[in-house]
Amino acid sequence: MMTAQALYETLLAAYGQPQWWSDNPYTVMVQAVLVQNTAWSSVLKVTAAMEEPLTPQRVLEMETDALEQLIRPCGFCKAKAATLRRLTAWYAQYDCDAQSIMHMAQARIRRELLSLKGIGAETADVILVYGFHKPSFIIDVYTRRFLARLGYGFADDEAIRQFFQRELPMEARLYGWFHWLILMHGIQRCKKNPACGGCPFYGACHEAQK
DNA sequence: AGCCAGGGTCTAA
DNA sequence: TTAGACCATGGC
Repeated sequence: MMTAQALYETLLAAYGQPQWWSDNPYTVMVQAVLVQNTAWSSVLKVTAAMEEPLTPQRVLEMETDALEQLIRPCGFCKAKAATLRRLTAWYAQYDCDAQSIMHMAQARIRRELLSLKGIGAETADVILVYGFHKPSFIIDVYTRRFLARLGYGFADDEAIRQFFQRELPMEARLYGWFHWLILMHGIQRCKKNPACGGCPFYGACHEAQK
């Protein structure tokens, strides 16, 4: 089994410098909700097509029906509109000031995010890492498939979290980059080619998905 | 036509 | 505690 560092180095060498989700914390929050079980292209369709970017104030003051229609192409629009409202109300509790939230303990921020209906572990960790620069490793379906193909037999997400957080420096930047690289790998190489021919892990990548 | 896309909640066993 | 149903839409 490769170490977490070795996995990262291999991905980095193959795919190059990873991107950051967004430097705007609220953009991260909104897009993290919209992308739930939804194609990224649909998220762009909604967020990139707006004349004015979605602000906390707009989300809180807009009519429910208008908000639902706005995000409609992303699917689950009623549920996601309500989740966006709850998440934004939470953000407004801290005056929509990311800096003040970043001063809070990581465990507290995560607990508060998870208490919001519609925000699960993955979405909370995306917001923690990319929005507030807190090292909470993001585990999504790509991460699970990635490790499973390489033969790691983790029992659950908690075991995966332990693996990464024990071996890696606790740096949000690194966690965000790692997540991005796993995503690139999953999308570009292993989607239509489960055998991973030509992928940076060669024959180590085995087993069908899931 | 059917399956999947950077999930989460609720219920039944 | 875990598996399955359900939620909505768009692209291929």
